[in-house]
Amino acid sequence: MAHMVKKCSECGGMNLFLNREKGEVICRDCGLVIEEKMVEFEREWREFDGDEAEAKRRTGAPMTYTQFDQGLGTEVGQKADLYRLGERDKSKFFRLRKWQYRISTAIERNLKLALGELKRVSSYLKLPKSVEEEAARIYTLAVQRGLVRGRSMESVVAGALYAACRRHEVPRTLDELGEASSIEKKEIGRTYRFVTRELGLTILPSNPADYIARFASSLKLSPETQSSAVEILERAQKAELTSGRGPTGIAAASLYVSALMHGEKKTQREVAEIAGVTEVTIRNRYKELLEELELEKEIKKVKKKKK
DNA sequence: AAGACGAAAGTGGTTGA
DNA sequence: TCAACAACTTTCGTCTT
Repeated sequence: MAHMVKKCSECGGMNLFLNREKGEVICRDCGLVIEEKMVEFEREWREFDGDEAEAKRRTGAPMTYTQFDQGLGTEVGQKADLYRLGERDKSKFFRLRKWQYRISTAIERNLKLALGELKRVSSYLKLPKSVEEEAARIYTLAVQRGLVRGRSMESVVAGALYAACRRHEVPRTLDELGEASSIEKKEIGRTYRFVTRELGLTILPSNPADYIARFASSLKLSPETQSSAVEILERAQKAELTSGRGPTGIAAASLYVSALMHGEKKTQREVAEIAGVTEVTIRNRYKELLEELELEKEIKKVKKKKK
């Protein structure tokens, strides 16, 4: 479990109780539900084949984060517990229950709305279901931690989606998210960083190669051009031209060069447009590629052929 | 006339004192 | 918390095709 509450935030008691079946953490001292609807995201076993997976998976019945309530509800305590409490504790008990109720309905209302938005954006971008699920999961966690406060719901949704894309290695650019969600790219970047930091999500730096296929098809480049772009990119990585640089710029430049070499010339402008970088960035990367990888000859060859 | 090129100033984020 | 810094953008003038 990524994060574990050790102290009850209400009474400071240490006597916390994890109810696995319901997926909630309860303070035994005051009855406050600290974290509800927890799900153990990481499986403890790897799956080797279908049968085995079925047997070992602990998330049996279909339970999905894209529905606002995963079929798990929580109430503070039960009536049966009441007779054990004194007058003083009783009022505290009711107060807490009321609180819990307010919080959880607010969260649920928020989730219902947000997941609708999430689905809309996700389908606009044609994202795979797995990414959508991941994003919903991230969003749910963010709401429970109160990370949405002070931010628009849409921007957090967009940030969650962006993070989910990165984690699943199907990166979209911030521009694309921005277009799909009507949130400014800067803002998405901001909430993305904030949310991932607060939730302690580890995100690998995205690999330029992940962008190439998508850019290439948008530009209607041949498969050969595309695969040679990947080759160029690999060589660039060996030459350490890629570290610290924006992955989209590198992907764009590789494609641009590759297109030149295959006589499918695209203008810098076109490539820049698709990749969401400027022509200047492409030029800079392009220049570095030529210098370090000695591609001049190959390009000249193509030029001669044309004549 | 459009595309490629590059210089210069500006932006937003990271890092390290 | 602030300043230095790197990557990238914007803008604009010049050269090439």
